[in-house]
Formats: sequence, structure tokens, C-alpha cells
Amino acid sequence: MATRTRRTQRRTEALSRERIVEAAVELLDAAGEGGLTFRALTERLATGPGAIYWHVANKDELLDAATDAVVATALAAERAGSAGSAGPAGPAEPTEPAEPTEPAERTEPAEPSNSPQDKIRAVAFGLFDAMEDHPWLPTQLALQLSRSPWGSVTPQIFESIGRQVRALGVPEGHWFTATSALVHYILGAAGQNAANSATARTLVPDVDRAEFLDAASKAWKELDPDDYPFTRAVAAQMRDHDDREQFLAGIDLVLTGITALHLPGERGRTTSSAT
Amino acid sequence: MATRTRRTQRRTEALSRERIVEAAVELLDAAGEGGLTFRALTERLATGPGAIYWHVANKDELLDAATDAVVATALAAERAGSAGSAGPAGPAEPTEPAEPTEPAERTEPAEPSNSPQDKIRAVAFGLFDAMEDHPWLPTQLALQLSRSPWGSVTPQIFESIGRQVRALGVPEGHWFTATSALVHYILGAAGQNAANSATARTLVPDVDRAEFLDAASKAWKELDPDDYPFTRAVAAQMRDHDDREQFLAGIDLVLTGITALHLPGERGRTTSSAT
DNA sequence: ACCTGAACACCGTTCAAGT
DNA sequence: ACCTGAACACCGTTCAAGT
Repeated sequence: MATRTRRTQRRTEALSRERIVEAAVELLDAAGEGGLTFRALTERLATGPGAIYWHVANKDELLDAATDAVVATALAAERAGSAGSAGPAGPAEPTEPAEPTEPAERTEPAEPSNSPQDKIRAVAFGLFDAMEDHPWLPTQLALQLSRSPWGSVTPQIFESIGRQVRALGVPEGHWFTATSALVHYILGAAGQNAANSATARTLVPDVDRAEFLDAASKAWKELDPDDYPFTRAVAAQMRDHDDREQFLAGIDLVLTGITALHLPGERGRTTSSAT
Repeated sequence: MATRTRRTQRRTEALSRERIVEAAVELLDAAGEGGLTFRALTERLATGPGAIYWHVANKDELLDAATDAVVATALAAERAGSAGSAGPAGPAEPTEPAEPTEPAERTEPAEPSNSPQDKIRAVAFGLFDAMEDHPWLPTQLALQLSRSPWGSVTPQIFESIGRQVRALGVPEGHWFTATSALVHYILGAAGQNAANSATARTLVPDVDRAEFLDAASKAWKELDPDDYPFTRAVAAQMRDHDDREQFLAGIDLVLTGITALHLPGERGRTTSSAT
């Protein structure tokens, strides 16, 4: 009732950069890009703005730190999953069968084999999931990239993917190209997917994701037939696609390109595909 | 002299949505994301904010319109270059022997052949150049994608690439996957490159791009050897890479994956590579 | 129908002052 | 060294009023 929202929690731990970043992530998760405000932060942390500025230079730095933290967690979680080279790594990750339209016997690499390809897929899905959990992540990633292209986040992702590119046997001269291609595809596709999910949740909360894609598909079908013949033709495919399956197919496509172009001897072996 | 900046130009043409978007692009080009302000716009167009709001719902819509306009121009410019459809698709695609590691006799497809591959490269470089000319474009693209994933810009790019994927002979069932992979790579890689250029220009105006990459490369070499062995190893490659050559190599990599995976009969023919 | 411009609510950031 | 909180400059947006 009081117009003055009372401080939600007495400050138990001293203010610290870490605590501030943590609160920032919570605010972003709860209310999106617009939810992170120095005033909201101030209230949640039970301080004044000056206290925050003591630990953090400005809002951009805070956003970068939040982005860094979330990406680091995603990559660390993945690394743990494939950690012990020995570990049987548990049964088959029965998270959920997904069950999209029909096929997709397995959407993801069910058994975490230790091949470089599977590790790349694991890293990719780690980022994929992080973007679904934190819908603000793709945008912030793009913003940070434009602020400092080779800043703190890029090396993290680059390293995770690059190690596996090296393990694949790609000759050193092509490491940069191959890794860049993978990273660009992964960030782009995962981001697009996260945007879909977020829009489905936000714009039409009562409607599920399938219905959202259905609406988008219908919009595509109503495009000008002269200007957009291809997009119209592919509208149904867009509606019916399963995200994770599609994402995985794209990764395999890039992996196939890498092996075909840079591992002339082993075309057949590397990528799974239909087989 | 007067503290009040006099209206820079008497309004010659009536205010229109088109004129507003044009001014918005000019402001973005001149001063970046922060340069577009309703106050700046108001002054440049010699009006009040209310007039602008008569033609445009809000700032997001204006940014979307500016993004749309720039992308449309980029794609139209490319389309003009490769007009004819009659082409018998040429002999055996002697586009270029690739030969990555050192030479780069010519960075881009010099002669605009009519093969689908070359048209894809042309579209890609059209977007690449647009992002270099308009450093705010990658970020706005990402923002628009997160606002309305299948909005107005996506179909434009999707259509341009997708038509060529179809012309490539990719079976219909794979159109969506193949086109998505190409689009994600192109947007991601072009955006990263644009960020590099923009940072080189902005942060260190007196220093050229090569020196900027040199600095970034040095930063990579100083990363923790235990945590970042790959990134450190690839730092020199990052420093020495030629942007357009690299960009093209990535496109060819994805194209190779598409042909290898989806055109089983014609592995040799499509993408140039070493042959 | 189209435009004006004062006013409002909100935001990032600063800084003199406290402990 | 770390925190407080009032104050400042600026921004997107609204709206009663004009033509």
C-alpha cells in the first residue's frame, strides 16, 4: 500500500561486484532488457546508485559482466557434462523426448560420445539452452560484440569450439576460418531460435510456440508471390520444423563442409547425417 | 553564434514517413546508435516531436524502418549486378581455386558469373558492405530479430539466399535448413567484421585497422595458457587474416557442406575448393 | 489531416557528504 | 574504502491546441 516500496531484503552480505552482477542477471531474466535499471537494482540491493557505481563503471560494463557470467556458466556446464573422458556419463539424458512433429528419433546426441563432433554439438546446445533461459542474451551478445569485438566473451566461445576443431584434425592454417564459421552459425541460429521462443512467450502468452510459428508461417504465405516465391514455398517447412533438430542439422552441415574442405582423406567418416 | 541552433534547412518537402526514415539513417550513420534522438531528428527536420509521431508509432518502429531500408538497398544493389536469368550456368564453375593460406590474388568474385554460388556470394558481400557503411546495422538487425523474429527484414534476406539454394538443386526438404545456415553465417560473420571496422575507427581513430587487429591479437596471446591454448595459438592467424577473403572462405565452407550433404551426386562440381 | 511545443515520467550518472 | 541520496542532464512520449 505504501507508495514507497520498502526494501525487499535487508542487506545480508556486503555489496560486491559479484552480487551486483547476480542481481542484474535476475532482473534481466525477470523483465527483459528494459527491466534492468539502476533504480530497480538500487531497490533490489537496498542501496543507492552511488554504491553501485563504486563497483561498476557504468551500465554497459554491467551488461557485459552479466553476459560474460551467463556464457561462462553455459560453457562450464557443458564442459562438466563431457568432463571425465572416462565417464559413461549416465544413461541417456532423459530430459524430454521433445517429440516434435513426428520423426526426430533423437533430437540431440543422446549418448555423449567423446568425438570432437559431439563435443562441438554439446557446446552449441549449451549456448542454445542458455539463450532460451536468458532471452536477453542474444541481443546483449550482439551489443557487446559491437562494443568490443574481441572482448571477453569471444575468446570463451572461440576456445571451446576451437579446441574441437583442432581435435578434428583440421590443419592449423584453417583453424581460424573453420572455428569462425562454426561460431557464427551457432550464435546466429541459437539467437534466432531464442528470439522465436521469447516472442512466443511475450507477445502471445496464452498461445504456445507452435501456434506462434503457425502465425508466422501464415504471414509468409501472404507475401507477394512475385517478390517472395521462395519464402512462400518454404513457409510450411518453417512452421513444422523442430528447433533443436534444425539447429543440429545446421551444425552438421557446417561440420561436413569443414571435413570435406579441410580433411580430404576422411569425407565419409566424420559427420553422422543420415548414414 | 546564437545558442539556439537555427533550423538547418527550411522544410522544402512536406514531412513524410520516408523523409523521416531517411533522416534517421543519416543520423545513425553520422553518430551511431546514440546519435538518433527525437530531439536531433526534430531539429534536422525542422519540426516538433508530435509531427514525427504522426508518421511513426515510436522509436523502435523507426529503427526497424531504417534497418529495413538499408537492407533493401543492399539487396537491390546486388540484384542489379546479376540481373540475367538465361545463363546456362557456365562450364564447370572455375570461380576460384580458393588457395587459402597465402595469396588472395583477388578477394571477391571478379566476374559476376551467373552460378547460384556466385549469386550467393554477391548477396553476402552486399550485406557485408552495407554493414561496413552502416556500423549500427548489425546491432539493429539483432534487435529487430529479437523484437519480431520473422519480421520484415528476415524474408528479404531469406528470399535472396533461398532462391539460389533452390537453383543449386538442393531438394525441397532441405531448403529451410540450408538457407538458414547460410543466412546465419553471413549475418554473423559480416556483423563481426563490421564490429571490427567500427571499433578500429572509433576507439583508435588515429590507428588503422591492421594495428587494431594487431592489438587484439596481442591481447589474445596474453590469455592464460591453461585456459586458452587454442585461442592463443590462433592469435597470429587472427591478426593476419584478410576480412573479405576470410568471409568468402566461410561461405564456401557452408556451400561445400550443403552440396556434400544435399547434392550427393555432384560433390566435385559445385564448390570450387582445391578440386 | 497534419503539425506545434510545452509538459511528464523516467533514466543513467555525478558528487558533496557521510561513516 | 565504501556507501548515501539529492540533483542534473537527457530522453521517449503524450496531448491539448492550433491550422
